[in-house]
This record gives sequence, C-alpha cells and structure tokens, in this order.
Amino acid sequence: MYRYPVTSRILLAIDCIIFGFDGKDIKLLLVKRNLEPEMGKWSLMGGFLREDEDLEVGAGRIIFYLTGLKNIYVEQLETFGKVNRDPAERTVSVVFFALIQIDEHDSEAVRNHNASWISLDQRPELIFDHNEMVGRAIEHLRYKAALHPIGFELLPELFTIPQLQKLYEAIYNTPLDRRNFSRKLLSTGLLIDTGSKNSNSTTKKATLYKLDTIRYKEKFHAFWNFMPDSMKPVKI
Amino acid sequence: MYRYPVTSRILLAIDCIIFGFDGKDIKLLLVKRNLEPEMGKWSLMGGFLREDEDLEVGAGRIIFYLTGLKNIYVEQLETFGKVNRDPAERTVSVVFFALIQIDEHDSEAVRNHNASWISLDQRPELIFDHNEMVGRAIEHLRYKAALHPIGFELLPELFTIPQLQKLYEAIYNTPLDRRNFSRKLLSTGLLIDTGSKNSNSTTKKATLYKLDTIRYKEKFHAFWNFMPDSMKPVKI
DNA sequence: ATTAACTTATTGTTATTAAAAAATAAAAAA
DNA sequence: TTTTTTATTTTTTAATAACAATAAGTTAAT
Repeated sequence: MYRYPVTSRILLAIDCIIFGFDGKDIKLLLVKRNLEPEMGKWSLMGGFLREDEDLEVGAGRIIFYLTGLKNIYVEQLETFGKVNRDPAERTVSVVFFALIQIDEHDSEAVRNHNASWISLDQRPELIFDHNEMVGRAIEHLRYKAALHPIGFELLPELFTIPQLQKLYEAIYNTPLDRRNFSRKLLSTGLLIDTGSKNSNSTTKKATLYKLDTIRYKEKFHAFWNFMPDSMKPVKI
Repeated sequence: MYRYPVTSRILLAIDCIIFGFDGKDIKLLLVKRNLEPEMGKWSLMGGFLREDEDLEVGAGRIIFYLTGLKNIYVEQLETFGKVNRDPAERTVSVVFFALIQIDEHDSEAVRNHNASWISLDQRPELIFDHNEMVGRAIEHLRYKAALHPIGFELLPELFTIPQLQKLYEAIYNTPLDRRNFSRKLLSTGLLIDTGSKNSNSTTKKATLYKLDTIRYKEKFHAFWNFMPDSMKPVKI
C-alpha cells in the first residue's frame, strides 16, 4: 500500500457543542476538563478521533458517552485549526453542533463527567478557542432556526405552542407576537393536536402538540422563512 | 511541554473548490492529479496542511499556487473524514470554497498545473469523495447566494445588470424576471453607476456598475432574501 | 360564588412589502 | 425598418407584519 511521503501527521480532536432548552433559557452542556493541560477548567465536551471511526461516529460516541443519548440532531459546524490553539501540541478540532431534549438525557452520565447545563448568558470562560466555537454555534443556531424548523429538536415530544414561542424568543432574545406566531406555525401543517392538555399549569392549560414527523422530514430542507425578516440575525 | 498520550495522528489535507463564471456558465477549476494514488485522474486542487500554518493559510497557499491570486473570497465548507476516503492512508480533508473572477487569474499557473475550467454540467468523475465535495459546494453556493450578496465575487470589477442576472440564472439554473431583478438589485444600494457602457455589445449597450464596497461589507452578513422564495434551493 | 388576574386561543383589520406581469421606450446594428 | 437588448414605470395580486378585539380556561383571593 502506498503511503504519502509527508512527515507531519496531526492530532485530530472532536469537540461537541450541545444545546438544550429548559423552557426558559437556552443552555449549553459544559464539562470540567479532566486532563492536562488546563485540567479543572470549563470546556466543551471533546475527545480524539479514533483511527477506525468516521467523524460523525466520533461525535456520536462522545455525545453518547456524556449524555447516554443516541439518534439526536447533530451536524458538523466548522473545523478549528489555528497553529497554537492547543498549547500541548498541534491539534485540529472538528466541531459538532447538537440539539437535545434536555429532560431526556441521562443525568447520571452527565454528573459522572462533571458536566453542567449552563445558560448561555452565564457561561464561564472556556479553554483554548472554545469560546469562539460557542460564539459560532450560537450564530449558527440563529441562522438555521430562521430557515429550517430546527426548534423542535430542543423540545420534548409533546409540547405546546407557547413553549415553542418561548424557545424562539430565547434563541433570538426578542419577544414575538403570539397571534402571528401561532397562525404561522399551524399553517405549516407540521403540528398534530394530541387532544390532551398541558397539566402543570396554574392558568388555562395549553394544547399539547406533537410533530408530524413525515411532513417534518419533507419540509426540513425547504427554506422556511419562519422568523420575520426584522428578527433575522445580523451576523452569520 | 505536555504531549497527549494518544497514538493516532492523522494526515490532514486541504481541498479547494474554486468556482468561476465565464458570463454564461458556472465553472469549476479542476486539476489532473500528479501523485499516486489515482495519478492522472481529475480531482480538486489540494495539498497537505503544514505543521506551521493555519487552515485558511493553507487554503490560501494552495489557491495562490494554482491561480496566482490572493485576497479572494474563501470560506471553509466542511471537513470530510470517512475512514477509507483515501485508499493510500487515513486522511481527513478540510474543504474550502473559493469564488474567483475567472478573467483575473494567472492562466499560466493554471496551465502549469494541468488545470482546466470545466462547466458544472460537464464535470468528469473525480477521485475519492471529491464528487460529494463538489455537490455540497454547489448546494452551499445556492444557499448562500440566496441570502448574501455573494455573486459579485464571481464578476469582474465592472459589470452590468444583465451580466449579474445571467450569473444568478446560472447558479439556480432557472430564468429570472429581468424587471423585478433589476428593481430589487438597485434598491439594495450596493451598485454604483460608473457612467460608462459595456462596449462589446451588438445591441443597446448596458450600463457598467461597480460595487459600493463600503455598503457591501455592511450588508454582507445581513440576510438578503435576494432570490424569490420560489427560487430558493430545496436542499442545503 | 363571585371576581380578579393571568394565560391560552382565535378571528379580523390595516398597512406594508414583495412578486408577477403589462406597457413603453430607447439604443444599436443588420 | 426590423430585430434584439436594455431600461424604467405601472398595475395587479398575494403574502406578511402589526395590532385590535374577543372569548374561554384555570386558579387564588375576596
């Protein structure tokens, strides 16, 4: 077998940005790093790519290891490769972006890894270039959520329209008109009324909906234009 | 200095997808590969990341080497890392996406590298997963051009509105209404009328415009909604 | 038991913006 | 003068955003 006559082979890391939503705030799953350098400091969950695994498989492995979850929404975000981004040695990191339903993850696994859900606006300083990675991920979340019905990935299987509205208000950090919001949402045909109502409420109980998964798959890649133009993020 | 106790360090490649526009078709700059394996077959222009260079610097080096151009529009597209994507050895490739003004590149450098401009619909089979990379790049070009005023990067400094329309028609492979097109375009305030006219024309000469680079930079990251919804790409 | 406070839900109205397409005219060359 | 391309204005239609109005479900306070 031919092998390239190049001397420099590089360490390849995978870092995962895991977003969740607790009904009020967008949260980030962060860990206290358990290896040198920078041991004990906050960082994204990461690991090294194994010789026998594809990139997405590596990302899935890391996310499963931390949350106990499989088959969640994951996409590749960007690869970070500045020469000195890792002081230990040259490491190029492929960053993945995941959305999970915060109530469904395995909280024991999370605790075992010294991980915590932290609100976006309260996130601590992270190691290396992880702050920059998170910044890009927030931009990407806003960008994508304006065009594709990505928000459902962050909600439980049964959800109400006011819940979904609060999620979008958290993503864009801005209030939305509830009347236009629900009209626009219902007109997509993506929601199925389950008949039941949200029980834990001290006022009128909201209708619980679930996703029409077939139409969701059909419509996902179509441009959606869900957010009004004025709400669209200014930076990508 | 600490070094990670991980055994597998991996060869990191950079591949560049270079788009151009000849006034009629979107073209791709492809090379005949001059190293094993797959020597003599068509491929994207690529190379290996050097130990002392950032990813974007590596991409810039490769593009300059091939075209003689600097300071062109480049962005990172995606990283491809399937275990067996390169039969010689495990290689992860960071793919970059570049737009150049086809008439400004150094054609001698291009010829020296056995490179050719090839229309999208006439492109040959490429090595490895380069076909998949090009597919993603075309999707990305459509996606991005619908939202950001990216098209100018493919045109010469002075251009006419009909030229720009032909470019968008080539990107989306669909006819556009010239009346709505020019109205929408002029309303962006991105164009400066240079007063002069396109000389090489056998009918009415079109007005030559140039970019208002200050406004271009301001507006670039804003959502643009340039293409009508019906024209927007169906896949990302 | 009634009311107040709050939330959910739906409908309708108005103003604005965008898309589709008709109409017109001017420039240039054959 | 015919043909082709460029350029602009206008009309019609449709979609979207902003916001008014109304009603109904639920709990807690009176």
